[in-house]
Amino acid sequence: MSDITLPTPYAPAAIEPKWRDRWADRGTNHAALDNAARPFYALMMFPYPSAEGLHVGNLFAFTGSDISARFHRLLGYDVFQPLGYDAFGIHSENYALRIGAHPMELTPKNVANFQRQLERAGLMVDWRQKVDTSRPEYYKWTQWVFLQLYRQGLAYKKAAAVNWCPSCKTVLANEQVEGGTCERCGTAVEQRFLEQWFFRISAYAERLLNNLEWLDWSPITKSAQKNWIGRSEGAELSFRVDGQTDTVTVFTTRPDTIFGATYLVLAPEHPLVATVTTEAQRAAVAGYQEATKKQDLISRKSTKEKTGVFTGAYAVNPATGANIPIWIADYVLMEYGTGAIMAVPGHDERDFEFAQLFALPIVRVVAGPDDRADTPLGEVAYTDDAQGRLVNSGTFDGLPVAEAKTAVTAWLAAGGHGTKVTNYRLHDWCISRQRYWGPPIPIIYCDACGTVPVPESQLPVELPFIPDFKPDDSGISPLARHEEWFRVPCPTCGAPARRETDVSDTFLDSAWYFLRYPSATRSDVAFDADRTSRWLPVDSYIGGNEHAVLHLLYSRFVTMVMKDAGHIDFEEPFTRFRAHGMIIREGAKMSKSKGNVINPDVYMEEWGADAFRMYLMFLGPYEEGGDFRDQGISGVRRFLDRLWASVRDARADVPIDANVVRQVHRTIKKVGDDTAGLSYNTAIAAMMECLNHLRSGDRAVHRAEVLPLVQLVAAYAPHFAEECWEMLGHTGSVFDAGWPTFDPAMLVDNEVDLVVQVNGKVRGKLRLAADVTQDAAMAGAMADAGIAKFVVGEIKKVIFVPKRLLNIVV
RNA sequence: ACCCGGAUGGCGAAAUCGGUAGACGCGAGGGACUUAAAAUCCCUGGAUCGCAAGGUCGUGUGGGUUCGAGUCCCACUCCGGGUACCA
Repeated sequence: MSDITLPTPYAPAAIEPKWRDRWADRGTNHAALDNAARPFYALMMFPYPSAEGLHVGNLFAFTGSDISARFHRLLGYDVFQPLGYDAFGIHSENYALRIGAHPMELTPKNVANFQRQLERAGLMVDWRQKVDTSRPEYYKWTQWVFLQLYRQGLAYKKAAAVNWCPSCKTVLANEQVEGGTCERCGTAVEQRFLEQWFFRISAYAERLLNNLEWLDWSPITKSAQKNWIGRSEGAELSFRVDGQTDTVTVFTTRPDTIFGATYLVLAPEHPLVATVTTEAQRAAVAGYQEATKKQDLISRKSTKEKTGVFTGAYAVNPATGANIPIWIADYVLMEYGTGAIMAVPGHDERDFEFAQLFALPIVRVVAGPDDRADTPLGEVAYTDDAQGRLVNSGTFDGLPVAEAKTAVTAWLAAGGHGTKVTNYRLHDWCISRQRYWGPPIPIIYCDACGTVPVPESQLPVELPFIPDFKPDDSGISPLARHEEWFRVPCPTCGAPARRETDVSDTFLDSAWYFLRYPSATRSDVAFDADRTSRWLPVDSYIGGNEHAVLHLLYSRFVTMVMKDAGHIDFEEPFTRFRAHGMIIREGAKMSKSKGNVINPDVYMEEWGADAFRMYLMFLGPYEEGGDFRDQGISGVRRFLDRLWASVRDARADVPIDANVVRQVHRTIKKVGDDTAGLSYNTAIAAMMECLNHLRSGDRAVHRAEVLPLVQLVAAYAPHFAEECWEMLGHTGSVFDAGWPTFDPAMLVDNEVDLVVQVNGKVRGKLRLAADVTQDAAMAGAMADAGIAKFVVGEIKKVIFVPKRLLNIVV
């Protein structure tokens, strides 16, 4: 028998389960929730557990977040990294409808599958604190959150338009409407008015906007929120209706152009339409209103062709005293501003188009630098407010637009015609869903007592199991078909009463989940005061920018409300937020219809979870995403194989190479900096480069050379690093071993390659001492024949950048 | 239409401050070791002219600033994402 034993190869299939079991047994990933000294809350956006299973995009996001969490742990923080499932909502419900299953049975299966896949990825998640938004233990507190808003007067009910498919006989979310038709049957979608619950997020617009100033968030996310909140300063101006007592109030950001307002436009739904319309125009106006109502909300906003009808009425322009016609048109939206505008066709593109179509007068009241007061406007409106000056505007002639805005507003205000107003694009949050798969809104209607909130002691209002959860033609929730559920005694007077049958929006489930995690096992409170103050606000939140607006804005709003209600002492939930990029394949978004979806299981099986994690991080900058290629993964796997072999074969009785040690110290610095900045791809490249040095020429590797590399790779390839750490003779987890330190003295070079340019062109390189003087460098350059031959004629100038270059200009 | 990103070898990418463009990896070619293969190690690798030394060109396009531009400024093209009649 041979006494040669083959070296053990890296075998992820064996070591990955071994370490996952050990982590679970030892509670390695559990945070000390009640007594952590240096708490660090690392949060990632929780997934919707789809039936298709974990998407490679999910794993890309989670891995990046996990690396950041593990890195902080190595730096010495007590890291709490929870994860859970956003399991309620229309996605799950529609999928269940499509395959003829029930969401209450389907969801647990999907969650179990996700759980299996996620555990395999080796995330440092404290699974004790897992949440599932569709479980009564969780949504009891979602309902409690609703009640907190209700108590503060921030939840109210009003009639609002919804998309309605007359064929499917159901309410559709905006995302289910494609080009004005139902995504399922293709029927043209209409709008219906239904009583719905709203949250008064608009009251928080200013605060939501102002706090963006100091939040440490990805700039793209901040700008998306800023645009969404859409603050605009302007004025509300009143126009008296000629011959009537009514006045029309309009909102405008260009009060300076009032002398050019040649007509008014009301939204078709505007309440004044009924009173101002003349007898002669009544039929035309009613017809137009009817036609508008038939259109869905989306197509109304995307059709650019202007339409409208004259009401027959006139209003008085307070600046000019002229009578101007009042029209209705669907390009004016009831939900923004006052639902009415003053039209200034000379200086607004939409008004210009409308005025041309209906032959309404177009007047110039702003002139550009090259225009005179009587220069015709031509084919387009003049909208430049940076360079324009007023003309044809009485005493305001000559004023620049910015000054005129203030001056005109003050003048109109003095005459009782208007006030300065700030408007927001942000509208109140409609949380009602006439659907089944969500938390019932905890409200009871009593004929005697009116709207009664469900007492907290009676929470949760459990979602009943009903087989027929499909929405029907009534336009009200499926729960309304179940009398045994919705008929309840009034909590106040005991008389027969009815439950609210709408469920709340999925976005409410996710607007407070970060508050729940540390207290997930508590059944007596939504969130424990001590734990919350210890762990929140979240130190690092990582997620997709598709949630830049809704989820992140709603979470901020709910947090502010919780603070105002006295439940917490901070008002911003996420101190730091970073948006990751998207994984595409062959230049296209991954989707089932394109057949380019990656199943992570297959790759983890073939290459190991660690290699797969590392490959996802290596394929491009984390904050930009990248293109998934099958071949690329072999490179990181080879790196792990080689690092493995180096650890396995490392010795303590071979010389340590000073240059290798320098390289290791540089790599510690670079990987630390890059990991902190989420530059995972370059951190991995640096580790590869270092290993190449370490092994170059098949040299014997010293234990001390390779040991820090195991610590550096740990956040990226956790199972792998644990096994290597054990091979190096340690018994504890590598994640409790800390982050290696580097010696700053090791980072500086004594000698550098100085680039020598002549007239900006590289002509040579000199190996010189780092602190060489310009004169010495110059002497060195002139001594080099290859450089000197380009230095012909008089030397006009010499640029010397120490340690970098010498440029000789002749 | 508007607001954000982005465009660099055959491919994914790097270049943190205006200072050697292409690190690292994939794919490709060649070599060493091996009976052979795998693994490992070494070498080549933007284009073009040249036997070579070496030259010239080169970061989407066109201008500009600078001793020097992938990086800054102006104008534009294309691609991706978001918002969309917001007054």
